[in-house]
Parts: sequence; structure tokens; C-alpha cells
Amino acid sequence: MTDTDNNYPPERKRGSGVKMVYDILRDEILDLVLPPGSPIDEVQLAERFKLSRTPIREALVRLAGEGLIDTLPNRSTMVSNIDFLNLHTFFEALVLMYRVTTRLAAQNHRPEDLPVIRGFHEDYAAAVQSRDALAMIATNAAFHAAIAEAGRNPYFTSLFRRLLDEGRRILRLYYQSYEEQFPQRFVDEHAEIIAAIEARDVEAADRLGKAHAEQIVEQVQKLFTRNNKLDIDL
Amino acid sequence: MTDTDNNYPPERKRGSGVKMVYDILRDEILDLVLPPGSPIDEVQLAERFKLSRTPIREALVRLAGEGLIDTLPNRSTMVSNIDFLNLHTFFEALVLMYRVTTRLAAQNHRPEDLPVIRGFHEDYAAAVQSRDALAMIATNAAFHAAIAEAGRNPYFTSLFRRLLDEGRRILRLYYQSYEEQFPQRFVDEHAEIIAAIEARDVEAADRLGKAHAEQIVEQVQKLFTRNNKLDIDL
DNA sequence: TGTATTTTTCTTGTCGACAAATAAAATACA
DNA sequence: TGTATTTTATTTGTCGACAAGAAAAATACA
Repeated sequence: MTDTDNNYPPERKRGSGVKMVYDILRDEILDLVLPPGSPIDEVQLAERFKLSRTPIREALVRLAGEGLIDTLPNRSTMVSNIDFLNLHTFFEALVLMYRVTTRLAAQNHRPEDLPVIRGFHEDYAAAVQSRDALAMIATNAAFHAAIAEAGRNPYFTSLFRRLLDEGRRILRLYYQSYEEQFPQRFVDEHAEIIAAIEARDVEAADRLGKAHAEQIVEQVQKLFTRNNKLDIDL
Repeated sequence: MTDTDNNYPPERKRGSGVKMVYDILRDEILDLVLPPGSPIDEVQLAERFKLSRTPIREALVRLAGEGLIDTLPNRSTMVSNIDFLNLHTFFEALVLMYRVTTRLAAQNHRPEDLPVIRGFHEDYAAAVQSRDALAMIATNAAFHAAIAEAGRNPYFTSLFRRLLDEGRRILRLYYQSYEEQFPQRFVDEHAEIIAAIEARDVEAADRLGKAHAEQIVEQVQKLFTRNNKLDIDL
């Protein structure tokens, strides 16, 4: 050890701790590796990440601010539950935001936007082809988030990202519970959305965004309906 | 000092530190006591609040998550600027959210909601009457936030609250710069909005919400327009 | 055996310290 | 006098420790 050695492991630089923990935990929550309701223990996380509890806590504050975890003073933190009783509020907001973001993308996109959107579209198509549910869910969200970015309204983009995150968790639950489906139809719809955006056809973009969102809502409602039937049968 | 004495000052209980700091700083940012661009110094805040830096930092993480401050690793934190170049995105989102929240309140309000909304309406009217700009701005935001709560969609409510916060900062700037105006017209419009909500007249609520938002946008645009004229005259 | 109380264990909130990174001030040089 | 470099001061990120609060386990009692 020379005098210039720092106290950080060679792969981690000072100031990067909180973000690393935040990114990893966020992905685990969204992929349901950490399912809704599961407890979060700072001491264990500190051991796992080989950090003290302070940066762990800061990452947890960030996750709480995004509604991904629930915290109360002096009590265990846990991964936030999905509020199945009030899914209609989620659907309501999702449909409107699909419309708004797709519409704004048609209006405001720039030359550098379309290659990014197309890249995520290709990733999505590849995930459908290879029947990789996790990748499909993640690339779908990334595709629509890129569209929102092209719309250039940070307020709508941030709300939409939050909805897409929640949608990832719901879809992950769906794909864990039922025979996995990889509909080519959604790939085709994404292509139509891209064409409308490129053509700056604001009304078509709005209409396609709405129809696409309503498909997703219908898919999620199937999950909810099946659960109810199972409960009644008991 | 007996063995049962705790380490917390008598007026503060363990676990309340972060929230206290967060609440106070948030109010100071929204009232422009801490103006846009001003530096935030953890050490000074720790001295001011008589706490160690750890809870200060946690409060700052919360404020950063709400866009009220900007942080980068290993650098000074500062109060976030108001992006005057992109105010149109703010207006766009504000108008849509005024419509959506007012509409949903007309649809979904419950008996306990209207007294709360009326309470804030009265506070607003009193602030206009007594020509108290700070109170007027704050009670206006509280009034509309209560309407959003009555609409019972947490996704729209959270976006709207963020927009109302930003609107508070912008209006505070306006009222610091120009002869203060206390228009009775806004008090009357609030009363009309309440009546439409009470009557469950969704379309009237939407229309009134939109018109009201457009008035606010116009008021803020006056601020922007005047600055431009002054620059040209130099 | 069930319930109430006490004790022990565990987790969270905060503390003050250390050191890395950055900013400010001082010094050196052309 | 302006600029580059070095030194000093300040701020931030994280550490490990202490103790309050909550949860779990053990004990006591009817």
C-alpha cells in the first residue's frame, strides 16, 4: 500500500455508491426479484454491497420518493405493494399519458430521436422473437420512454416513466403467473406508432397511442379477472 | 441527567429529523427565501438545525427527487433554477392537469371533500382581501391540490402537486418584481369551480379548469414579456 | 393453555470522524 | 500583468459507533 492508495475498492469510485445501490435495487424491484411487500433490511444490504449503511439509506430515500418502497420512521422498510383495488386510476393515467407522449413526439421529435426509438423497437422485436419475457417487458418500457423523451415535456415524461415502471411490475406478475405470450401484434403496433411519429401525424399518433394503451389495459385486466375467478372458486 | 434521559432535545423526537428539515427547506424554496441557483451547504444547515449532516443529506435527497434542488456527486448542491426557456412545457402540462384534476373532482368527489376545498377557498379569499401575496400564492396551490385529491387519482395528483409547487415559485418571483395585484376575479372563478364540482358537472368543471389555468398562464407570460422588453431597451 | 409482562435481540436514526474531491488562495514564472 | 502551478481550505461521501424504538423470545401467572 502506497500513500496514494485510496479507500475505495478499485472498481468503485467515491460518490458512486448511492447510485449503484439505487440502480440495482430499482431493477430488482421492477423485475420482481424483490416482490411487492418484501422487507428491506439495511444491515443485510450493507453487507451485500460492502458499503456502510449511510449510502444504502440514501438510495432507499430515492426509491421511496419514486413510490417503489414504503418507509415509516423507526420501522422496517418494504417494497411497495401494487394497489390492485385501485388499478383503474393507473389505467386512467396510463391511457392519457400514452396519448399525450405519443402525440407530443409526433409534434416535437428531432433527427436524433428516431434512431434511438428504432433501436429500442428492434430490441423489443428481438425479445419477442426469442421469447424472453423480462427483456420484452423492459424494452417495451424503454421504447415508450424514448418516445416520451422525443416529446420534450419533462413533466409528462417523468409521470409516464413512473407509470411505465409500475406497468413493468404488473406485467412481470402477469408473465410469472400465466402461460407466456409473445404477441407479434405489439411489434407491428410499435412500427405503426413510429411511422406516425416520423410523419408528424399528430392525430394518428394520438389514436395509435390510445389504442395501444387500451390493449395493455385489457391484458392486465385479464390478470385481475382471472384472480377474481380463482378466489370465488375457493 | 438521569439514566432515562434521551439524547434528543425535548422538542424533537427520534425519527423526526429528516422530515423537519425537508419541510422547512421545501417551504423556503417555494417561498423563494432560498432563491433559484442559491447554494446549499450541508455544514451550515447542520449547524442551523442542530443536527448532524446525515439527516440533512437525507432531506436533500428527498428534495432532489422532487426537482427542487440539483445535486451532482462531489459537488455543491443548489436550489434548482426555473427553466424560463422551456416555460411552454410547464404551461402545457399545467393546463392539461388543471383540466384533468378539476374534471375528476367533479366525477369522484366525496362528502368529506367539499368542506376541505371550501376551507382553502376561504383562506384564499382572506389572503386576497388582506393583500398578503405569500398567503395568496400558497392557499391557491392548496385549494387546487385539494381539488386534485378529491379526483382520487394519485398519479395525476402527484404530477399536479409538482406543477403547483413550481407555479408557486414562478408566482412568487412575479409578485416580488411587480406591483402586487390581488384580483377578486380569481376568487370568483374558484367559487364557480366549486359549484361545478358540487353539481358533478364534469364538462363545466373541465371548461372552468382550463379557463382558469389559461388565466394563470397569461399572468406568468406577462412576467416573461416584460423582461424581454426591458432587455431590448438597453 | 392462553395471556400478560419482562427481557433480549434486532433494526433504525443519528452522531462525529476520516479522507477524497473540489474550490479558493497563494506562489511562481514569463 | 496574466497565466500556470502549488498549496491550503472547504465541502462532500462514507465510515463505524452509539442508542432509541420495535420486534421477537422468554418468563410468569391465572
